[in-house]
Amino acid sequence: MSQPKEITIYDIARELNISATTVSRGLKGHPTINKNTRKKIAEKAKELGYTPNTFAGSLRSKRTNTIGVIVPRLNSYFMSSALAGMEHVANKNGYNLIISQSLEDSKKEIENAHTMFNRRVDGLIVSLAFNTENIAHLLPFSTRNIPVMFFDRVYNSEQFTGVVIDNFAAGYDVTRHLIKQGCKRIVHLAGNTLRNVYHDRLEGYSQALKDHGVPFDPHLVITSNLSEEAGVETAQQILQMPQLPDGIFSANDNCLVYCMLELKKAGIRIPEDIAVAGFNNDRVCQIIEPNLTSIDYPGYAIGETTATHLINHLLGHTNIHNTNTIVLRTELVVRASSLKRKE
Amino acid sequence: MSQPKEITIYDIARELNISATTVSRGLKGHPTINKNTRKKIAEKAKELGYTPNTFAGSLRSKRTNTIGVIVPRLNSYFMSSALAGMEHVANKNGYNLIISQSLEDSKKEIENAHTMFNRRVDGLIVSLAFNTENIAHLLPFSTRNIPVMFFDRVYNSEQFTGVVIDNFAAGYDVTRHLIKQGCKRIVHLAGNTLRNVYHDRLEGYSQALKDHGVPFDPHLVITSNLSEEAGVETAQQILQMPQLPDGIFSANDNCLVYCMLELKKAGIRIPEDIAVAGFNNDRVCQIIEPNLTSIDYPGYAIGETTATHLINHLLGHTNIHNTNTIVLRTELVVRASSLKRKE
DNA sequence: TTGAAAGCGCTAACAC
DNA sequence: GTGTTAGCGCTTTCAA
Repeated sequence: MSQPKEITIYDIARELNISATTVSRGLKGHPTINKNTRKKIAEKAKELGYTPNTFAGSLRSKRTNTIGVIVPRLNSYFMSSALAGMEHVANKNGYNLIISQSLEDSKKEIENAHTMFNRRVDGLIVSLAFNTENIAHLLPFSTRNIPVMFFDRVYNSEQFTGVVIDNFAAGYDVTRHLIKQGCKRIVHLAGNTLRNVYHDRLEGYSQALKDHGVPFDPHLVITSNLSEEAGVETAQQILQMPQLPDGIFSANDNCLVYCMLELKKAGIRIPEDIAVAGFNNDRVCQIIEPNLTSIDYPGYAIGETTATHLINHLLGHTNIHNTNTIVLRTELVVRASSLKRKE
Repeated sequence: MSQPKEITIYDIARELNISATTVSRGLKGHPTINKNTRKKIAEKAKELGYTPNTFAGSLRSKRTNTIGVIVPRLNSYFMSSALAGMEHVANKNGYNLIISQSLEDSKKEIENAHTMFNRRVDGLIVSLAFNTENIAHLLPFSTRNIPVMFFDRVYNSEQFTGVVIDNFAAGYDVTRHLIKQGCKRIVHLAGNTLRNVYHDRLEGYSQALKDHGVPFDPHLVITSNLSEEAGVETAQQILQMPQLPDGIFSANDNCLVYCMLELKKAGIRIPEDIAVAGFNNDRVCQIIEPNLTSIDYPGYAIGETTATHLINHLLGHTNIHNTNTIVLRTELVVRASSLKRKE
């Protein structure tokens, strides 16, 4: 069980009769070190099986090459794509990701933020939990000049940069599309409006109704956590409405898909009876029948963009504090689920 | 831009006129420290805004409370579920996860393993890339007594523990089920048989055929990377067979779903013309029509189990080296896609 | 182009 | 219960 002693730069230094400083520099490819010396160091390091100890370096240099990521959950299509994008960029630049999930719980998010702080991450990427009301837990990072970036679920704040899509415009587009298909009573499946994404989608929905002379009926806005179960329940709720709606715009695909299945079971025809459209362009959109109209929400790209900006800031290439928000392009992908009229 | 100086235990010690050691112990809740002193330390720490520096401690104590995870990709339903399970267990026990993806490339997997080693993770969890042929890159971990665990895509080795399902049995069950439905020509969509999971599923398929007097026809085994594109291509390949098969057993759902869509487009009726069954019990199984028969493969549970065992070992509660393999239960979930006969 | 010295913040070992 | 001492492995001055 006893650990074989760790090989350090001192071991290399001793064997080569040079100083540890030189070894350190040699291994780092410092330009002032003689080529020959550098080669000898590299060889000896290999011979002795030397492996650098990241910690020791971090302790001294105060850089950890680590980026903390806090997300609500990591097992959704959108989120795992975003993380994949971040990991790709990070890895390419010599950074590692410490990933933790808040499980949609603000308390856990706060704890996780502390952990990240204690681990002295070089930067932090956050997508907020459903119920996070303020960002006091992120202020210590600002104080220490550790950059924090939001993505997707951002907090409206001057001091942090966020990567988002234009949720208002997207919500508007979907709703307008449904109206153009002849829908007059459009249900909106909304999420917690504390979060920008759901708030803005709802606003876009309302505005589109208004602009097209369709009255806004608060009974048609069904708020939930947008889970699969919520999808089923929502369907039951819809089926019990005195007058059935003729359209549904859901703030995510996942919930809508389960809602659709339930509606179909009840004999509702989609899109003839109810035209539906979702949000995210999840993979299921192309699998469910009828194929689902949705807003393409590029998770991987959002992850890449967020990580790229953060790392560029860390490397001093750009300054993130000049940027308040980065808005990525989205697209309404029209499929059969919403096509009442041939276009 | 200048960093405010870091508050250390020395600052607390000085203000309280006690030693740094006492502060360290106090903060850790060491039992030998006077309750009163402990309280004073906690208060002062809070007052000064002290935050422990994980590194410094790690450097000394040689424990990092970090677990490295290397997976092929992190954006699949199975994988993100597994990671979610691991993160949950880890977080609960005060560990953090450093996650990286090999992108199915052995070279990158090796690099990632080095990084994890340099970061001095306390333990490592790996699911192998498609083309990894040996595990030389993991041996340094053994040498240093850093536990390594595999999950899903394991390596057959005496020295490492793996968490898997019985892929042979599962493959056997699916195939038998198709045979019982009257299938005589069953295509198998196989993955790279270098990986245990695909190898064993194929073996199970073969054995089931043999046991039930159905001849094994190598032309019916189509090997690919099981991607979505491969699904489409496979469908085309099937459609061009001189004699159509009457069953398909795919080594994953994802590929099969795209294959199904393509077959349906060509007018093939499922299950009447071809009965199909997949593997993983992805969420799409309940969404595609007809609903897909599959093997329930509990990603979250596998993640939890793997992390739990690793952490129990790290905490000295159990010794992982006594366990070679942990096999989780799976279940054949029969749905409409394979039901030629009413059962 | 190289080296000596100091110290990052913490904890283990031992002493009292 | 508490303190002293030393040192984890590295990098950063500063000096040569």
